[in-house]
This record gives sequence, structure tokens and C-alpha cells, in this order.
Amino acid sequence: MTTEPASSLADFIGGVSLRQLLYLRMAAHQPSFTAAAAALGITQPALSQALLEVERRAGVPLFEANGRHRRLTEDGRELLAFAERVLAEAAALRDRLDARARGEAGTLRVGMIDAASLYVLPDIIREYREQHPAVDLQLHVDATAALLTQLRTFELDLVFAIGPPENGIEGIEVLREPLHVYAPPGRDDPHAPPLHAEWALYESGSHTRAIIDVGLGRLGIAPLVTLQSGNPEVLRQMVALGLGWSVLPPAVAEGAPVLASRRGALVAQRSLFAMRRAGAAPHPRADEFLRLALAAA
Amino acid sequence: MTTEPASSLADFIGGVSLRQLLYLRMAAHQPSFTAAAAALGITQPALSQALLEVERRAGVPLFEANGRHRRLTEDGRELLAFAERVLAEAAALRDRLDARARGEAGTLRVGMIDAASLYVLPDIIREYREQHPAVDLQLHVDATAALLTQLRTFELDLVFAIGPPENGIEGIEVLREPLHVYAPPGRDDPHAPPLHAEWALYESGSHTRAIIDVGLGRLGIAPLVTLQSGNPEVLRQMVALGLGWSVLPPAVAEGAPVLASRRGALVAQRSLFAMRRAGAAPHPRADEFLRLALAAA
DNA sequence: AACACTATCCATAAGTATAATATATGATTT
DNA sequence: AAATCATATATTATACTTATGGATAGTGTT
Repeated sequence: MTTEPASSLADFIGGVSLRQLLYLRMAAHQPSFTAAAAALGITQPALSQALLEVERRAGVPLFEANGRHRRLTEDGRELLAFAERVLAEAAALRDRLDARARGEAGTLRVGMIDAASLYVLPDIIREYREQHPAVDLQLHVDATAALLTQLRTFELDLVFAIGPPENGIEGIEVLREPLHVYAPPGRDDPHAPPLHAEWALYESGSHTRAIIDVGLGRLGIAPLVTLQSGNPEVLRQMVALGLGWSVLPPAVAEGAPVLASRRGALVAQRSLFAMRRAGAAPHPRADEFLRLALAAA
Repeated sequence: MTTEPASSLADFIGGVSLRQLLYLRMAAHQPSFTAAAAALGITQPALSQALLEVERRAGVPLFEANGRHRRLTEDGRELLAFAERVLAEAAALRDRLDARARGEAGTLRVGMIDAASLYVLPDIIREYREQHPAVDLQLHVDATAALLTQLRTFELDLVFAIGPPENGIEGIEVLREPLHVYAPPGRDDPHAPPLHAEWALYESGSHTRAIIDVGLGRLGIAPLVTLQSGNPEVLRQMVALGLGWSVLPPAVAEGAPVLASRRGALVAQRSLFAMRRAGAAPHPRADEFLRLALAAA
């Protein structure tokens, strides 16, 4: 009967559980504690004690005697309203988490290199958007190195970039692209670039450029690079306009038919990997997106 | 690492406490679990375990490794948002309950008999309203029996009515009123009502009427009642118009000076009690109202 | 009507199971 | 070497059950 005046916020928060709020709601909605306890699947003393504990935490009586029943006080109704709100929030949260676990809601941030965005993934993006309209799909196009940095700093969930995956990143190969020499229109044989040839290549420092440099070296070519661009469309145009030679994946170079007949030697292969942080938390939406990508490849 | 799929709503609600939500919020706002634990005044393992327990209940990972720190997953941010909302609700509830405990907010339902409302309590009502403008003060005027019924059925918090208090009701005397015979204007001696006098009295069945009947009997009078009313103003008017005799408290009868000189014998005394349910939960607002009433008396 | 009789409801007590926390320690990362 | 988080174990606190008592309301009997 003597309720300790433990009415500090910390005491209240520290001691009250969602279960107790559930008990309170049931006790308020059922005709008696006994009926409420039965509906909750616990014994009547357990319910009585739990409610007394809530009273103690709240610092005010929540029930008062009414014959052999007990009824809510005005303070009790105040606390009941709180309980209803919190329990409704909890149910909504549970729904959200479940929807997210099913991949039906939430955010999916995918990073991809421009070649992927242009030639490989558009259909998959469209398909994913159709199948999961409630997912907030955010796409970022950048170079491999930048994408991997963003992946590491939790700014992206899934990255399609040139592999193989480095330390702390795990991935699966989605596509393997050959990289061929392409000659500018004219007399020269695409398979025999002259020594004085000028080259338009991917930017120095990029993953693809590193692969290309190694491959060209194996072919005995030390390219004279007069133009660098991270944009493969730019490189293709340079070649098509006769301004130099390049090394490109056919998917890029032959998108317009101009360069199809100008393909030269196979310089190297680059692999497009789908990558995530090693040991990252499960991500149903990323999993689904990747599933679509692998199914298409 | 292997989180059991305990992702049912009942499991979530059953296991999560407000304290864990507090822990989650602190862990999200502090740079490390260690710092958060220190800020919470608990040890780091206690915090780690509590958060792991929440993860288990939620069925999804809330944190993921980031170097030697851990950071929230998207699901974790979802749960954090829930925690913020609930904790804000809890703080607001605490404020409301505290304000109510101080008598500064809430509802106060006071019942009173009309005599009290007319002659005794108006100043107190005005004073209370001035001092506690945030309290929703609801006044009900009715006969004693009806008021006590409403008190018993929790429709009123405090009642000013004719005592003494019955079983299940406890009260304190606020005012003792004499009940005098009042004679109609004319030749008759107010102290000697004739046998054939016609009387206008409180309604049969009312507390005051019962007291009056007993008192008149002691004076050897068996009144011939030609008019009954629960409204003492009506009775006063009847007497003033010469239609009969009555028994009234001077506060009623002499409100207008008409009947002052027509006062006869003291029939009885009735006591105005402030009454509450016996064993009712503390009610700071009722207490304050009663304090004002007693101070004025 | 008054009385006991019975059923219902809630509180309390005591014992037991579960959960929360602290201390000590290990693994990993910077 | 320092910092961070996880794990193991012991201890304490909390939650629950069973058993029981007190109060109230309904029911039948004298």
C-alpha cells in the first residue's frame, strides 16, 4: 500500500518492460485480473505482482479497489494510453523489420562503374525496381577505387566494380570482359599498332588501366598516352574520330558499329565483381539484387 | 553470431525493456560501447550483452563490425528510431504524472448539493480555478443520495453533501447548518405553527428531509406536506408567498431578507461533509480543493 | 429479513527459475 | 602497447509458480 516515491524518469525507464505494458493493457481490457492473467497465459499472482511493480515504478497508484474488482485510476489511464502508443509502435516496428527481412522495404545503395551502368545492369535495375517498388534503390556511378572506399565507409551496400576483391571485401564474379585494342579508322592493321601510335586510355590509377598496362606490356607495347578519361564513351569517340588507338571492352567499343571492324589484339580481361564488405550484416535487398544480376549473366 | 529467428511480435515485446532501449540509444550516440557503458554507469560487458539480447529479440543484427568499433545497421537505425520515440513518450508521461502528482494537471470532478453550490462553495471554486487553471474542474450539483451513488461508481472524485458518511465513504465535516422553522408572512407566531399548517419541505427520501422529519417529530409536529422540492429556493419562495411553512437553513431562507423575521424553532442541524470513497487512491487535486474549503470554513 | 454458505477476486508468502550485472580474461584491431 | 568488443563464470536481482488468506458478492435457508 505504501508506494515508494521512486518517481524519477530513470527509475521508470529502468524498470518497466514492454511486457509489463502488455500486461497493463490486457488488465485494462479484461473484466478482471484473473481473466487478464488467463488471457496472457500467466497466473493471477504473476499479473498482480507485475502491475504492482509498474505502480511502484510509476510512483502513483494505477488501480483502486472497486468491490472485489480493481479499476484504473486516472493516472492509470494515463499510463494505459502510453502503453497503447508504445505497443502500437512496437507492432509497427515489427512489421517494418519483417518487411525489411523479406527484402520488401528499406534502402539499397548500389555502386557501379560506368561500363556496368551502361551495358550490363540497366535491365536488372529496371527489373528490380518493378519487383520491389517499395525499396528505395539508390545508384551511384563512379570508378572502382571510389566505390570501394564508399563500400568500406558504409555509404554503399553493394558494388559492381572491377575485381578481384581486395582485403576486407568479398565478392563474386558477375561478368568477364575481354579488353581489345581498337584502331582508329584508316589503313593501319588493328593487330599491329605502329610504334608512334597515340593512345586514348582509361585514367592512370584506375583498376582497368592497371590491367591494360600489364596486358599491353605483355604484347610489347609501351603506349604513348595522349588522352586519359574515366569515361569509356569518350575513349570510343576519340578512336572513332581517328584521334588515336585505345583498349576497350567490345561492349563499349562496338555499341555503335563504327569500331567493330577495327578490333585488334586481346590485351587482357577484366572481371566485374559484385562486392560487399567482408562479414557485413545480411542484407536481403542486396542479396535479391545480386540474384537478379547473376541470373541475367 | 547466429541469431535465432525469434522474430515474433510477442517475443519482441516480451523481452525488450525500456532500459534496453535506453542502452541502445546511448550506444548509438556515444563513440564506443565502452564510452556508452560508462555514461550509463554500467560495465561494458553488461552493455554488450544487453544489446546482443535486443538483437536476438529483434531477429536482425543491429550492429556490424567497423574496425574495432561497431556501427548501426539500417535495421539498427530503425530500432533506434523506435527507441527514441518510446523514450520521448516515457519522458512526456513522467512529466504528466509528476504534474498530476503535484495537483497541477488532470481532472477533478466535484459533486455538491445545491445549498453548497449556492452559499458555501462559490468562492472556493473561483479560487481553485484561479490557482489551478490547468486542472479540468467539473462540477455536478445533485441531491446527496445521487452524489454518493456517483461517488461510489467513480463518476466523482469529491462530494460535498449531507453527512454523516455512510459505509464505504469517508468524509470530514465542513460546515454545520441549523435548520429552522420558517413561517409564512402574517400573524402566526413562527415558534408555534398551527396544527392545520401546510408545509413545503425537502423531498421525501432526501437526507435533509430525513433529518427534518426527525427534528419536527421531536417538537411534536407531524407536518401536513403539500409541496415537496429538492430546490430550497423553491421552498423559500413558497414560504415568502404565504403558501406554507418550511424548514430551511438560514443561509437559504435569509438570502433575501424576506424571511429573516419569520424564523422559528431550531428543528435540527445538518452537517455538510466533504466525502470521498473509503480507501480511494490519493488525489492531489481533490486534496487541494478540500484544503481550500476547510480553510474558508 | 437475517443468516450462513459458497464462489470470485485480489493480495501475500515462499520457493524456484530466469535474467541482469560485475569481474576476469581473451581476441582483434589500431 | 593501447583500445575495443566478446566470452566465461559467479553473484545478485527479477519474474514466475504454487499455496494460502482476506474481502466481497451472490445464494439459499431459516
